[in-house]
Amino acid sequence: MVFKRKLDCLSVGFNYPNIPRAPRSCRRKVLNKSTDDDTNMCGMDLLASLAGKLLQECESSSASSNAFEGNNLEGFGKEIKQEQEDHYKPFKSESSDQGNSVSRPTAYENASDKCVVNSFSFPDSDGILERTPMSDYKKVHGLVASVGCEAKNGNCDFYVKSEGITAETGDVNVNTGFEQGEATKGLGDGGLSTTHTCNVEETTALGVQFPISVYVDGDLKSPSFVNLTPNGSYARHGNHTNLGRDDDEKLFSYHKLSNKFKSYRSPTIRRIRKSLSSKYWKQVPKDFGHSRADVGIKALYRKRKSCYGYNAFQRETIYKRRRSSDRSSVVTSDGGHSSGSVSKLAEKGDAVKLSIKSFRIPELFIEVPETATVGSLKRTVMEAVSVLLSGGIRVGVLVHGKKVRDDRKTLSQSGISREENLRNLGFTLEPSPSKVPVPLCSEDPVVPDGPANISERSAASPTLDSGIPHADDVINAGNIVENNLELVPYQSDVSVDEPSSDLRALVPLPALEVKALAIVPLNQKPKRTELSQRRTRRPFSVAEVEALVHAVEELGTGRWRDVKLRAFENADHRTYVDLKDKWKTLVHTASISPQQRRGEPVPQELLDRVLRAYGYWSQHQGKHQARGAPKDPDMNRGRALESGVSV
DNA sequence: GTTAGGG
DNA sequence: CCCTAAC
Repeated sequence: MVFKRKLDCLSVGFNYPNIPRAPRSCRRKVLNKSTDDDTNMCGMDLLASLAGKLLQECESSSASSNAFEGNNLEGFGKEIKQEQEDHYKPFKSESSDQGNSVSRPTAYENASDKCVVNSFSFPDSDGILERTPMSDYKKVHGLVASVGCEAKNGNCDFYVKSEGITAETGDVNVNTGFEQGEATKGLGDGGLSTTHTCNVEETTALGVQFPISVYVDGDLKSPSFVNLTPNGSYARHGNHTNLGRDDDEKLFSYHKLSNKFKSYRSPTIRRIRKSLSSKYWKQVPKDFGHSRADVGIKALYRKRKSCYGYNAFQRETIYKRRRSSDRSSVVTSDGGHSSGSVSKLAEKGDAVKLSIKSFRIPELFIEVPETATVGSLKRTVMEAVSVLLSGGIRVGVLVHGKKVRDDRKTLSQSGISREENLRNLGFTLEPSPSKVPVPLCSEDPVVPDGPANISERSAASPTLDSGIPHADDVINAGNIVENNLELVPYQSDVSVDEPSSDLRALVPLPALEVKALAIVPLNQKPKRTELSQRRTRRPFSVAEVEALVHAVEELGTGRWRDVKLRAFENADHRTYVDLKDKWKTLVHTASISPQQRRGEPVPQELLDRVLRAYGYWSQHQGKHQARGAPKDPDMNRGRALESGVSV
C-alpha cells in the first residue's frame, strides 16, 4: 500500500465551522479543485509516478542512497554511498583540492555565484519509495525534500531526495563558483545525456530529458521481476535487499531528530512561489535561435496567494490514473497489484515497455554568494526545483521527434510499438497548461487576468508564443530548449520578500535572459528553514490537559506564554500557541455534547473546570490576571509535567 | 516575540 | 496544527 494516499492526514480533523466572513487571506479555500486532466499533473505526482515506475523496473539500486546527503543523514545509506564513491565524491573530499584548473563555463563566466542546474535524474530505485508509508505520501510528493550536492571533477552535482524519492543529478551540470576559483567543467554531457546506469535486467533505461527525447527499449519484460511480498515489502533482486528497510529506519530517525527534513508546505517554497508570481516574474521563452526580445510576459507561477497545495497531492497519482482507454500498464500505488495488467499486456505480446531514467529540467539559474554554505546552496536549488515542479507539468510524447498531440491515438497508431525502434520514442516534460498552478493554488482558480492568461497558455504551448511554427514539433535529440520557458524575476522586485542583507543584487536580467529558468536568491531566509512539513499531531494527554487547565485557571486566557512557561516549559513540543489552540478546543469540547466529542475523552471534571475558567476569565479579562486563579490554586499536583516558573 | 482568531 | 494580522 505504498502509494495509498492518506488524504485525511492532509486535512486532519480541523474542520472548523465555516463561518461566512470575509476571508482574511485567499490562502484558504484550497478545497478540491484538482483537475481531472490526466495530462496535467503536479510535478510531484509525476515524479512520484516516475519514481515508482523506476522502482519497479530498476531494482538494482546503484546510485540511490547517494541521494542522501551525508551531512544531514549521518550514516544514512552509507554502504551504498560507499559503492558510489567513484561516481560522486563527497564535496568536501574532492572539491577542495581538485579541479582548480578546469576552465569556467562560458555562459556565466563572471557570474561566479551563479549555478545552472540543468537536470535531475532519477537514480535507480532504492526501495524507499515503495516502502514509504502512505502517511508520508505527502512527503514523497513534497519531493525535493532536500537537495544534495556533491562536487565532482569541478562540478557540483545536485541530487534531489525526499523521503520516498531520490533522484540524483547524475547529469546535472552545475556551474558554480562557490568553490573559490574553482572552475567548473561540464560533466561532459552537459547534462544532456542520460546516464544509463539503471541496470534493470534487460530493461534499458530511458533517458528522458526535459523536454527532450529518451531512449526506449521495446523489450518486454516479464513483470514478475517485481515482487511484492504479502507484507508489502519490496523483494529486491538487486544488491541492496535490505536497503529499503535500513533507509527507512534511518530516515525515520532522521525525521525524529530534525524537523529540517521538511519538504511539504515549506514556507520557503511558498515564499519563493510568491516571488515567482506574476508580480515578480516574467516568463521568457527560450531562444530557439530566433532571438526574441519581446518574449512572453506571462507568469508561469502566477498564483500569488500562498496555498497549501494539498490539492496537488490529493489527486491520485498517475499510477492510479489509468483511464480505461489507456492500455498502458502502470504500477499502481497499491503495491503493484495491477501487475496483472502488465501480464496481460505481456500475453498480448504488444506491450511496450519503457523505462525512464531521468528528466532534464529547464535550467535553473541560481545565484548565491561565495560565502554561502553548501547547505544553503542545496536548499536554494531544492527550492528552485520545487517551484519548478510544483508549477504543474505534463508529459508530451514524441515519436521520431514529432510530438504526438492526439491523446486518443493508440500507441501503435502513433507509431509506437514493440516492433518499432523505441528509440524514436521520446517524452517531454512541459509546463502544464492553464492549470499550471492549480495544484498549488486552488484559490483564485485560474482566472488570470489578461496577460497572465496568455502567459500560462504559452507556458503550456510554447509553440503558441514562440513565434516559430511548430517549434516544439521537432525535437533535436540532445538539445532541448523548446519548452524551456524561463522565469526571470523583475529585478526590482526580486528582493522584495526578504531584503536580507545577504541577499545580493541579482545578476542583471540581461545576463540571465535566455538561460535562467529561475533565480532563487539565496539567504532568502526560509521562514521555517529547510523543507517544511506539518508537525506531527500529538494529542494532548489528560495529564497535559489538566496542567493546561490548571495553568489557565491561574493565569487566565491571555497569557499563553506564561502558561507555557509555567506548565509546559519542559514540553518542547508544546508551544504556547499550541496551548492556546488546545484551550480553544477544550472550550469547544466542553461546550458540545459528549457524543460529539472525539479523541481521547477528557474527564468531564476537567471540562467543567475549563468552562468555569473560561467564564471566569471572560469576565475578568485583563484584570487581576496575574493572580487570578478562580480556584484550585495548587498547581502541579502530581503532574508529570514539570512546571516551575522559570526566572 | 506574543496574542488572537480564522482555517 | 498552521498561518496571519496586530500588537
